[in-house]
Amino acid sequence: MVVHALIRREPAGELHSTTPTWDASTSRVGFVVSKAVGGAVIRHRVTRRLRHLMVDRLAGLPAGTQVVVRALPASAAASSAELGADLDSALRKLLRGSS
RNA sequence: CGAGUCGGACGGGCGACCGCGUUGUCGGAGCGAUCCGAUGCCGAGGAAAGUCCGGACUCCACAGGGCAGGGUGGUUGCUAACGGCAACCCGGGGUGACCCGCGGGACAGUGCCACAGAGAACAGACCGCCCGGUGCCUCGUGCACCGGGUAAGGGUGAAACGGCGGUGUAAGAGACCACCAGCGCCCCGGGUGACCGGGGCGGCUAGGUAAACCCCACCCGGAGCAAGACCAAGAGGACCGGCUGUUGUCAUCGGCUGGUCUGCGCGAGCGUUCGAGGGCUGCCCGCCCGAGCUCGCGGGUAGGUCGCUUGAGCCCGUCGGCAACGGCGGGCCUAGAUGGAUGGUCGCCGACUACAGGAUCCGGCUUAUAGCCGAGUCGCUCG
RNA sequence: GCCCCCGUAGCCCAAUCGGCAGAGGCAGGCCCCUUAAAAGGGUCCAAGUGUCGGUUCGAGUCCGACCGGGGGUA
Repeated sequence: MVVHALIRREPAGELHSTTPTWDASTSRVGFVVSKAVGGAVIRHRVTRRLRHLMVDRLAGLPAGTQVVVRALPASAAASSAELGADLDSALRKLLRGSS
């Protein structure tokens, strides 16, 4: 999988000229699971697993972080434990690079 | 035991914990919309799929005349409707259970039938066969040429104008005869009907293609829930009609009321009685409206509520019907999301988990599908 | 979700009314031209028409069902 994160470092007003329409202190996560992963049943299963896995990891992120998780075709065959391990390593790498 | 056919109102079950969506109740916060917490009910399919048909629903349209366009195609029924379903008929396949069929019309008309072949659609003499004439010679009733007869045979083709036997003949031919196949008409019997069974007569033979145009019968307005309605952004503006006040009347202006249309800026083109464009959801005539219409570029908004799930609904019983289905009685409430809810862990049974996820809702069709269950059929073997 | 459109050589694309099964261009191989290359000329190769079934004597074309791709729509 590929994980992008926009980690808030400055006050929201200086991030961009666009003022966010959501509460800047809450984190947001989006998932991208394309048709290349599989049919509707497989894509939904991958998204559900990722969603529940991310809920447990939100506490470890800085407030206001925006995350996009893109699932690659191999994630269709992966178990929840494998997806969780991938997520952990990707997030660890991102947090280390930002600090 | 093996092979094959059809059907299934089969498509993992039970339990525990954490988490998610709708919603009821209770408690709390807030003027309120609403939010937070606790707890309870419910929470994807037989195909939810493909989007191939048919409806419900919503908006638009709905003086008249004419012409198109699309669909269906045995019969009788069922149904809200259908291209669906049931039963039956006909044709074809299979030893059989059973399966398959776009299954009306080719004397209403038109078109097409390549190549091959002598000839391909009121058929046709290439080789043959037969008769006559002429010529030649090795005189055989031989050969060549000319004229005619002939559709039995050869060969070509997807298809060559019925099959077989006989009479007949110079050779032949439905020319004639018997039987058979096929066509048309009539009569009798059965069936609601498609059609079936039997008998008689006739002329003696008619090619295929309508998933080619077409003819016949029946059906069909257009778009689609991203339909559409309301609120907000944004607030009005334009037009039409009715009533009414001032006035003698009209015009003008004001008030009330009903309806229709419309988001902004810039540029270009066409047009304003020599009429653009629009409406009568295909086109023409005809009628009506008529001063704007079309295109390109740029930026803006893409929030909320409803539609949204009680429905031609499901289950049980009973009655009618061969059946599809329908009537009556009783019972039940069974997802409603809007970036879009089902995941994780564990125990037992079963066994290694098929195809696969709602998006307005139903009735079908088609396609995908591990495994399981049931009912017929055929063959072999044993008792 | 709903509504449309399209599939022919490696690529782009023709094929009239259904008729010998398929034109052309680019690319590729070989030859000629040139000292050599490019350009040019000649020649060859490459499809069985997305798949399956049906109608027909005969299907790229007509009909049906699937498969794949593209577009539009608040």
